[in-house]
Amino acid sequence: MDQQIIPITANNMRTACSQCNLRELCLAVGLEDDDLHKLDSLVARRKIKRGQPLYRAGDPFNALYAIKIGFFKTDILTEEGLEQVTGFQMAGEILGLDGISNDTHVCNATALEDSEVCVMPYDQLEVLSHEIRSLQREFHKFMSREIVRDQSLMILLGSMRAEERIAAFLINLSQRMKLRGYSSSEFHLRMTREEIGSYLGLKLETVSRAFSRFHDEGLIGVQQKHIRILDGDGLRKLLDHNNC
Amino acid sequence: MDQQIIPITANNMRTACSQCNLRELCLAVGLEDDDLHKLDSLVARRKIKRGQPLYRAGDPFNALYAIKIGFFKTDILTEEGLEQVTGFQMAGEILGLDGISNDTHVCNATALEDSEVCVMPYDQLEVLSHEIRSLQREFHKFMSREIVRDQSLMILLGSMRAEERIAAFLINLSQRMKLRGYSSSEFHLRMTREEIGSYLGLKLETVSRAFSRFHDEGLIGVQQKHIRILDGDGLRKLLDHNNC
DNA sequence: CGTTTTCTTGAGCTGCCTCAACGGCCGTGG
DNA sequence: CCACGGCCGTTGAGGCAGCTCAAGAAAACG
Repeated sequence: MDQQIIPITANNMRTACSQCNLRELCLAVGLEDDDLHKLDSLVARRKIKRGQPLYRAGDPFNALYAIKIGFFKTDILTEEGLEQVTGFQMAGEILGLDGISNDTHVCNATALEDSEVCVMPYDQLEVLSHEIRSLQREFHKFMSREIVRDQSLMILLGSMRAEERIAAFLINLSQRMKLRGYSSSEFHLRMTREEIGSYLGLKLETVSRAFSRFHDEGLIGVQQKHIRILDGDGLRKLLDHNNC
Repeated sequence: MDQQIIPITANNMRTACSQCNLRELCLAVGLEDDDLHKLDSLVARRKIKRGQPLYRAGDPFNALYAIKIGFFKTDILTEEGLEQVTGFQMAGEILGLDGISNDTHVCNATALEDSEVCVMPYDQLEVLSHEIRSLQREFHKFMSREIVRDQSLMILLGSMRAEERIAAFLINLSQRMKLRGYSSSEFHLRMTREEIGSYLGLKLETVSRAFSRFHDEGLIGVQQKHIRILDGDGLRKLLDHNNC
């Protein structure tokens, strides 16, 4: 492993939490300047090349990771050896929360493009969140939000049909892009059809067909991994309408 | 609402955390006597009759609940008005973690039998977990465990066939019963076939048919809600075998 | 430039859903 | 005590959404 570790020091200070443009999305939400600097002091940076793992299932857990740049997937290998994608994560989101329960990571986290994460050693984070009330609070909210997110996915998997799932997936991606200041109507998928299918409980052919269908109906533009949302309301209508 | 609130005082001390037989399953894991008593002081008890809600989606969040006696389900009403069950909870398990993210409960929690919970006001719990290191740690583990649990369900919903899901469901219930000192081979389902189906992403008829099939194959005994596991290994084999 | 991966599309199959009918259990009230 | 109605569970028959298998085209990559 030749991954680069960059401690945060005076000469790369502009990459520290206190200067980070993702401050408001990340664990640092609402911290005072003083506290931000304390957080800075425990964060290191690490670059992950596309296709490389940030951690693997079974690895000892010792840090959480905030995505600074890039895009990740998390997945689990089932006993039968097939991969199930459990999530896609983008800048500002936290990876590794599943590891706390057993001091061991239960899933693999893999970069889907060249990425960079902020490494937050968990024992230090615990100490610091012990010191800083609003950090503790924010940390709890992050975990809770993860639980809520997983439950939405359970609803999707448990009660939606294929095209609804895919519409929901596109809308969700679009919203998260917007939140980060990117275009919400035009973006590049970092994952394959197969990974989308795995995430949504569908086969890759079904994903491909749904994209083609949406394309034919003028809802989206599709060119391989490049997606344009042409009729967001139309997509949203698919969710309410089909299932009543 | 005529639900009974019982503060814990000297005269019902044997129901306090320090005396609770679920201590090792609950948030109180690993606390020293001193700390246990601190936890006692913030816990109140509340009884919930069968069919009654502990909380509803949209209710303001202000406490977590540890189940002392009984059995609950959590569910969400989708926009189209259909109920999706997100979990079944039994003694020692914690309800309400989803509420932390937005200070609002996102799901309904309903008693499936006459039950009793320990009410832990969240702001007080935060203060106390600030004081007691091992409580903070245990709390984080509980949240993380919830995330891991949700992810297993995602795998179940995303990649298993109907009979595998139901086998997994029965095995899971059986293990949790065992952990609580009940028989792992014979128990009473507190939920309907429809609720099981909703939880597993199946229709109630499919659940019923799978039970009948398992029954015919000698894997389980079924008499309405009374279940006997006759061949646990056979059930487990269904999981590995079918999907390879 | 060749190799590999990814995507698309078609045709046929099947597991689960839908719709429907019936039987058992339980609480309520006569 | 029995009669009744409402809920819950079981079972059957038929249909369809999404899976499987297959082949070919288009990108991506070294």
